[in-house]
Amino acid sequence: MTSRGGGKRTRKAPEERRDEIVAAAARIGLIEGLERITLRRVADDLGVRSGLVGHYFPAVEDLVAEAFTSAALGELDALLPEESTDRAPDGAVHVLRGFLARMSGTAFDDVSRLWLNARHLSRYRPVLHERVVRQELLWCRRVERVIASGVEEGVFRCEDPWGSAVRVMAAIDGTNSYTNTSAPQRSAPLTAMVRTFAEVELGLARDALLPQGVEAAGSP
Amino acid sequence: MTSRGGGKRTRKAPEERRDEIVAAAARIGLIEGLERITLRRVADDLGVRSGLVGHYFPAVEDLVAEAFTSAALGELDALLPEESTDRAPDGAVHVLRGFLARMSGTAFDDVSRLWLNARHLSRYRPVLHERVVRQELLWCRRVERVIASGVEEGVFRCEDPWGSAVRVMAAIDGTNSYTNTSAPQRSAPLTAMVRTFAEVELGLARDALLPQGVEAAGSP
DNA sequence: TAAGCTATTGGCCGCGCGACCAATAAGGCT
DNA sequence: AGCCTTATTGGTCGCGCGGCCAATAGCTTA
Repeated sequence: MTSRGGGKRTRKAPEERRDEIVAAAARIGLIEGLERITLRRVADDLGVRSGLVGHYFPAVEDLVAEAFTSAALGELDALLPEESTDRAPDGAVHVLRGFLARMSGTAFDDVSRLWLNARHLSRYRPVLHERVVRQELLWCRRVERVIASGVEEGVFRCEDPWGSAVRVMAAIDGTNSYTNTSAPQRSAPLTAMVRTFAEVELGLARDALLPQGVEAAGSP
Repeated sequence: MTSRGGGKRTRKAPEERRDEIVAAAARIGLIEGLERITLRRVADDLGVRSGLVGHYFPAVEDLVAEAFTSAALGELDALLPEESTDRAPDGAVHVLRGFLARMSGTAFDDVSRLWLNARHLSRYRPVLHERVVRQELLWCRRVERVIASGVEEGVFRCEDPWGSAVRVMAAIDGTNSYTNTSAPQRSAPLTAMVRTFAEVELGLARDALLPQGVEAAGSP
């Protein structure tokens, strides 16, 4: 990336440099795994010396925690933007349908891997642990808002939006448990599981959450 | 454990020593995590020099993989013994009920952590990866047999025992995703999730899988 | 009892890691 | 213009790791 052959130094404002470091670390964590975030690795990506990264993050665990938060937040905004959760013009069904479709596709495998990674690493890293719990609740809360707005619209039948949000996320996390260890025997039974579960949980008609407008297609 | 102050050597038959090493590694992996399995750590537990462990496992990854397999197999036998899956005397409902109860309790948190650990580590370790997939399918197959025998008994209504087994395991893995990052807000909505899901999946009456004989208690 | 096989030791190597620190130079200030 | 703050360098330290190997000593066999 940033070619640094000679000795020319680039001096940046502390805040800008800090953001740069977090962004690089987040990218590494998301793509290669959180344990690949090391002072030297991040420094290499930025074309600086490792001591500089250590200067901004005296304890590497803090960098890892911050990187995870940044990555998770970014991905949440890509999967379920906050603007879409309140009084969505297309309706809550549309929003939820999109979320499930995006989450199930292989395009967001990196996200599933990140969560698996973070939840395991939380076992050893207290700082990360705290951030992971916070993000888990944030994701649930955003789903909860979609559900709640669907209830207001009258399209969802659900007594406890928070409980439903938690359970739908658990179903998602369950199927995503296998991103690193996929087996062909398991894919078929799981393809529709989350969607079906969500439909039951929210009192929707069968296939109501099928992507696009395919609902009426294959069931004559 | 094995006190080794002086220089006395204990020479054992290769196979016995090998088993000893795997058992020690499995214990470490289950309790402290798979990444804590190192030549030195295992050697210390056995009161032996690290070179010896390296002699039996020239590549550490093979030891980790074997340790995981041993631990996972042992836990499966504790949670759902193979003998209980075929023509169970107490019936499939009883067997499944027991499995779900054991799996949900905090007594088997180590097992949940182990799975989380193994699934994440599979990302980097090919040998482990292969073992993890194999174990996942083994666990599913054992659950499938319980379901199939329940169908034979006529107590389960289920078109695809394998598919149901896979989905029930996914629901279990979903709720177990949070063993390292538990949050009080999430516990209540999740307590009955797996059980309820399994009841729907197998066409059982509501609360049919409640532990013990509490089924008829709170619903007059 | 003596010999031979081999399980076991003890020690070494290079690696990447986090962490520390004095020296240096970039860029805003007067 | 020169100064002065501080972002950045470049290097060092100790650690635990996996891997390797010659020497040693325990058990079995002849």
